[in-house]
Amino acid sequence: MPELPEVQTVVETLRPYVTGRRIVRAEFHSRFVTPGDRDALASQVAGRWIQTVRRHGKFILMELDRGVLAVHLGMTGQLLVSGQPGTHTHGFFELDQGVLLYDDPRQFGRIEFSETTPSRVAALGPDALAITCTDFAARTRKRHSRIKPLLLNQRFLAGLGNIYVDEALFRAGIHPFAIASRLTARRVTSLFDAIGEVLRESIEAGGSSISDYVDAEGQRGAFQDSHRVYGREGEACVMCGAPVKRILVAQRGTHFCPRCQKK
DNA sequence: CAGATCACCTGCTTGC
DNA sequence: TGCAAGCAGGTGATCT
Repeated sequence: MPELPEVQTVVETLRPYVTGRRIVRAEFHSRFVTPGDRDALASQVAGRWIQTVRRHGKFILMELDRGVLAVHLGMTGQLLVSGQPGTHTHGFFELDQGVLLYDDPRQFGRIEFSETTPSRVAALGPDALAITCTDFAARTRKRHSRIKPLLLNQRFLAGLGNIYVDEALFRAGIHPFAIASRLTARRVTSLFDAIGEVLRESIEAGGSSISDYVDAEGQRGAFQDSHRVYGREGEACVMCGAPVKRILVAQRGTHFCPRCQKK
């Protein structure tokens, strides 16, 4: 589910409930979501205060009075500020006021505690909403790879996933197979603008809910109704009317308009 | 460095 | 109806 806009929406809805709260007790139940010693992890976070909640790329970072708790939602992870633990609840936090649940049917998400910045977060490229156009252009010029897999690469740029890459490339009129280093400066700028636009519009709509995604209060987003190519295979392109095509790029379903998007 | 393939999981949809 | 295959918003390891 979750790409930058969904994670940002979770962070924003989570903040008022957890900022300044103390973790009284924690439990972890999945050897996938929390690899390693789960009881040790529970002991490490118990008694700690949550000072701030922020985001880098798709990571939710809860800064504690000592250390940081990093949460990645994977494909189906949910952080919820209310509800009952169920079969897919793999993390449970009892706070001094309220609770925090981590649900994740597919268990591709991760919860990890670290004294400093977690290595997975340190390895990320600049956040897609924080990078400047100049920096984005400089990085893009250096890479001789297809633009779609490059934009999915979190070490290159952090935050985009399959939906927003397809949507940004459509808005910029760029084919997913276009070679990054060969894009004209003008097209790179237009791609930068398209990325910022689509991410901001989606955050404004509370993210995209295809099937699982909900924010920390359990509310679905609405941006799926504004997708122009993602999930619209065979439908008419909103710009030219040609049928939207779906192909595989880097093993990911890729939606684009063969008439509007050029290599 | 770039790309392909596979793997990690569950659950829903599709097609026979 | 039943069952297998295919698909899903993500990432990382390994091999060419």
